[in-house]
Amino acid sequence: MARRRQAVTIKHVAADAGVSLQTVSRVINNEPNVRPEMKERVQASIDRLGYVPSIAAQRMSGSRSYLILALNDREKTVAEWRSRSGTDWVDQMLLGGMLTCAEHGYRMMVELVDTHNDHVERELSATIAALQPDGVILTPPHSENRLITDLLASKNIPFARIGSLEPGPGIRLTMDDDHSAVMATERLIELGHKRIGLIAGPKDYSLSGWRIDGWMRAMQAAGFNTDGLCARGDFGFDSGIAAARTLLSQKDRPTAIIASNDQMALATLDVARELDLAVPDKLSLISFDNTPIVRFTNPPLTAVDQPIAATISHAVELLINKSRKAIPADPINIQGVLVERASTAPAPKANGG
Amino acid sequence: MARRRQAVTIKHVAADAGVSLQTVSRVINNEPNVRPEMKERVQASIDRLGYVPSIAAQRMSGSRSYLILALNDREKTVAEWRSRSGTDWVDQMLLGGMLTCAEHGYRMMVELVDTHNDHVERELSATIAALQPDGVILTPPHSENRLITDLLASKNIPFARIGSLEPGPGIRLTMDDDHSAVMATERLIELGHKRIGLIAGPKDYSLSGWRIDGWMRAMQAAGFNTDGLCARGDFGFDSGIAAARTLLSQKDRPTAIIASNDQMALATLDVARELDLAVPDKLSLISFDNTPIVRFTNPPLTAVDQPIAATISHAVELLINKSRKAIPADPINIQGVLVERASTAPAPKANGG
DNA sequence: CTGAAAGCGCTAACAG
DNA sequence: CTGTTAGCGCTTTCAG
Repeated sequence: MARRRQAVTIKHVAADAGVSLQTVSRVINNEPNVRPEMKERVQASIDRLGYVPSIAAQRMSGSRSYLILALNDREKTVAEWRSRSGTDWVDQMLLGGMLTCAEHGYRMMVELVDTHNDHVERELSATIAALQPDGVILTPPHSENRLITDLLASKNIPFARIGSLEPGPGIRLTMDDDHSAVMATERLIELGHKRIGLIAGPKDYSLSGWRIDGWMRAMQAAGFNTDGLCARGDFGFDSGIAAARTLLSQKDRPTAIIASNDQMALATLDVARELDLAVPDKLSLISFDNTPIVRFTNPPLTAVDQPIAATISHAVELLINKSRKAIPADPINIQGVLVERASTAPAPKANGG
Repeated sequence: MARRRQAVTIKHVAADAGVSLQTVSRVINNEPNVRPEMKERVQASIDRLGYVPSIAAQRMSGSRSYLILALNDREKTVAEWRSRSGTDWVDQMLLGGMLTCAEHGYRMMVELVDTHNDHVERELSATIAALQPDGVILTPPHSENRLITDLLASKNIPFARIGSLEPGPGIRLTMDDDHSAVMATERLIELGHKRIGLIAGPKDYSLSGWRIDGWMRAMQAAGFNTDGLCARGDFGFDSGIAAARTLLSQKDRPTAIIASNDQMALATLDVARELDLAVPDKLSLISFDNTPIVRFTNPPLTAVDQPIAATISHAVELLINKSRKAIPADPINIQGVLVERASTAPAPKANGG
């Protein structure tokens, strides 16, 4: 294949405009110290020649790479893609991330990294050496992986930690899971439910704990007991089956359940059917995530929408600006909303179905 | 922000191994003319120092960028993401594309481009100048946009056209839509259906036509009439409603319908409910795409699975090898499979329901 | 088979 | 405010 070289370079523009390379460079980078008329002349040449700076060359000479890297857990992501589970986490990341990047002349690139791998550091170092991103977005469980955060910090690369409140370097953003759990719980209480169960997520996700906290606080504020009403899952369907069975096979079983993600809510739906518990008449169900599939289940699920796109978009903005401005020290919380569908209803009158 | 420079460069490796830069470069690129023992010594230094070549520098000096660009239609993609419609086309592209790229040390980057825009050329030129990809993957409707294919051809950038059989430059790959349509039609014929309707896709997608062809051939082979059994949609839900109504409001209405994508199948399901036509007892339904949501509809839909991941993966392989080997002149067809679920059943005995 | 020299396109640092 | 001078890290010549 013929060697492809830049068609029109800064040299051509400089020659065309009759100025030095440096002046052109200044115009490209919107730097001060260029007379308006100069700037205009250069810009005209740029437009006429259709010049676009080579990112490779810019990166080479120590400037920005205009690249934001979004790191996702390889195993989990690939498994979800393969099973076509309907999780649109990556799509929402792209929606928020790509578009916001584009507004600033940046690009977003998705990378998959194994968290549970002793090579994380080597793997990530290699990616960074090869790509030289200007910023990195860490999603759970990477957000709290010290190996990763320390590496990034030591290399002086700005990064955002989604879904983490742990102190340490990096910009912290959450989707306010605590508040979301409170919101879901309070809505159920409003509907007259007293025994509200929670299927929590795995412990290695901080947000699992925050959701428990929110649920528990709302329950206690209403004066309700929470004993035996919290079961753990791992965000997988099978774990949801087990957790739902645990909760629903009790004598004084819950009349409502909040599942920490859609897959576990789906599982709960199956268990309810198995136990002949009509949803929502006998059992109300609220899910987290609000992925596309929950509109098609039977009944469609009431769910807490996770503002993934908005959160990633915000992270990108901060990362890009960070080179210029200060780092926000406090975590940023982006709140989700509760989308009501047909899986929630007033609590059944008697509990002895 | 401090200027980040490559931590360990080819120089360090050369010094460490006691050889020239050039030799290291040869080892990195797996070039001939290096004595095995030399190669080994250099490789040892590379491993010890954890050296990874800077892609920017490689690209700069006229080598590859190790980047494959996947171009999707902006408007459609963003709309699908925003509406959270459950289409996992992009995810499947990433699944096939990213993983295969990774195997070869490449990366895949998704870009959104407006087809229906007079700036396509400028927009795309800019992207190419900035990114310098080693290959481009075009998805419909870009695959048949002459502005785009000509531009790529003129810049001498290898590219793949997914879902296009039109002659011209670029590697052509399809998911064998004709065969898929035949498969779906024959299955319905096997089930005793004689009046099988088709909701076709829009004309600006070649594959819409191929699906019509396959359906028509299968129908004719069985000796069935196709008059009034084909309605057009635009892949959108609303257009599916209209098309389904057209087909189902006839006197001698079809007992089975094949919809050219999931959204239109969903619409057909709604229309059937509206007309009190039980699926699959009164009406069988087969969909194209097999996106995650069709497992959750009521009933779950029988669907033709589109091997997106496999197709993109194949495209990537060809693109990467193209720099070395020959271009496949003939189109490559990757066949999908029919996934049977609960929306298909034997044709009803009498048609006067 | 190996090495030295000459850039790739751009920006930083320093002069004017 | 503008231009000049050095590189960035790597690969391509072209000599040994």
